[in-house]
Amino acid sequence: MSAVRLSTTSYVVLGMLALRGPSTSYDLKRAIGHSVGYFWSFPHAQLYSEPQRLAELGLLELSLEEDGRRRKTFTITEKGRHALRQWLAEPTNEHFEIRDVAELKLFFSEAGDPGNVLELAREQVKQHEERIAVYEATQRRFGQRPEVAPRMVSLQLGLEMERAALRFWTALSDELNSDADPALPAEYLQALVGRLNRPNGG
Amino acid sequence: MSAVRLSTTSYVVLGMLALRGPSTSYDLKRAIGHSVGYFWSFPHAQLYSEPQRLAELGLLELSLEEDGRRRKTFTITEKGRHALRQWLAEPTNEHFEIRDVAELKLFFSEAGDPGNVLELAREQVKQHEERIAVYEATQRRFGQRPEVAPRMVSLQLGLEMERAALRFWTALSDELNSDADPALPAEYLQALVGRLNRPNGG
DNA sequence: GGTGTATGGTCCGTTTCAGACCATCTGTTT
DNA sequence: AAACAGATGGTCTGAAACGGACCATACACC
Repeated sequence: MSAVRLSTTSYVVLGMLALRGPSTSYDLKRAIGHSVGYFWSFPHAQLYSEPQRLAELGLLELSLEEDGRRRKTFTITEKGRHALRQWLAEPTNEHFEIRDVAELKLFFSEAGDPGNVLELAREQVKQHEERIAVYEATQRRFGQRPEVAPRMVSLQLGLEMERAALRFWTALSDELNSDADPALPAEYLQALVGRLNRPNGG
Repeated sequence: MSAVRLSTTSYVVLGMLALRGPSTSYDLKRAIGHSVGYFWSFPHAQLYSEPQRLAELGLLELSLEEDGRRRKTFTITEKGRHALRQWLAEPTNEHFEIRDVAELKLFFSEAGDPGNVLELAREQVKQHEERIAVYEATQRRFGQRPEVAPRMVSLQLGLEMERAALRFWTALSDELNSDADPALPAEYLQALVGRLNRPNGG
C-alpha cells in the first residue's frame, strides 16, 4: 500500500501541518522560512509539489477555495498524523550534516594566499553575529509563550552552534590580527586553541 | 571562454589536487572521506565525473596509465591553480548550512509522544561522542606535523561545533531524566539553558 | 584454488535544485 | 479612479546532484 518512501522534507510538511493546522503552501513557506528552515532548507517550489503528493497518498486532505484566489489548503489526516508519529518515535542515528564553504576555504587556504584568511574570518564573524541576533530576537518574541516553548528548545541548539562558530572565527581573526608572522601554523593553532579555551575568550 | 560555472564541489577537487599532488579519483575519495568530507559531502560518483569535466576545461591534466589497471591520474594545471586561488581570495558571505534530522524531530516533538525525546537525545549524545573521538584521533595523529597543521585549524572548528551539540543534547537528556514532569516546557527550557551555562555542565 | 578485501571505476533512474516566470489581491499614492 | 508597490499564491523547467547498484582487477592469505 504505502510502499512509498517519505523523505525528510515530507515529514517537515507533515510536521508543520500538525503544528499549525490547515495551511496553504504559501503559509508553510513563510512558517518554515523563519523556523525549521534554518536547519532544513529546500527550494520553495517543493512546498507546492510535495503536499500534492502527500495528498495523493492520503496523508493530507486538500480543499480548494471556491472564490477568487482559489487557494489550496492542506489538512493533515489521521493517516498523516500516524506516519508523523511513527517517524518521531524512532530516534535517528543520523549525524547532522554541515555544508560550510568558509570552512572549506579555510581548509584549502594553504593553496592560496594565507592573507585571505583574515578577511574570511571577519566576514564569518559578521555572518554569525547576524544570525545570532535573529535567533535571539525570536527567542525574546516567543520564549515566554508556553504554546511554542517546546519549539524554542531546538532554537537553543541552533544558538549554541552559532555561538561555537562565532567563538572560533573570532579567536581566529584575533589571532591573525595580533600575529606578526601568520606563517607558523603549528604554534598558531596552539594559540588558537588557547584562546578558545580561555573563558571570555571572545 | 570559461563562462562555465564551477560548483563548490569543483573547488574541493581542485583544492585536493593542489594539496596532494597528482591523484586518481579513488585517491581523492579516500582523502576527502576522512577530512573535508565531514563538512562538504557528496556521492563518490561525482569524483569520477567532475575531474573529467575540469580536465575538459583545462583546469586539470589527465594521464592514463599504460599497464594493467589503466588508472586515470589527474594533475592540477596552472589554469586550475589560478581558478582555485581566485576562489580562495574572495571571502564568502554564505552562512553554513545545517541539515539535522534530530533537530527536526525535536522541533516537531509536540506532535508526537514527548517521551520520545529522551531516546532521541541519548542517541545524539552517542553520535556526537563518536564523532568527537574520530576528530580527536585525527588531531593526535596529525596535529604535530607542521605540513598539515593548517588543515587542523578547520578540524578545530568541527570539534567546537561537535562539542556544542554534545553539550546541548547532554543537558537535554539530563534535564529530561531528572524531571518528573517533562510536560512543563517553559520552565524546562529555562532549566536547560541554566545547565548549558553552568561550567562543567556536561 | 578459493575467498575476502581493498582498489578503481561506470552507469543510470530518480530527486532536488535554483530560479525564472506568471497571476491575483490589497493598500497607498496621486 | 488610475497607477503602482508589495505581499500573496502558484507553476514550470533544464540542469545538477543523489545514491546505490554494478563491474572488474589486484593482491594477500588460507
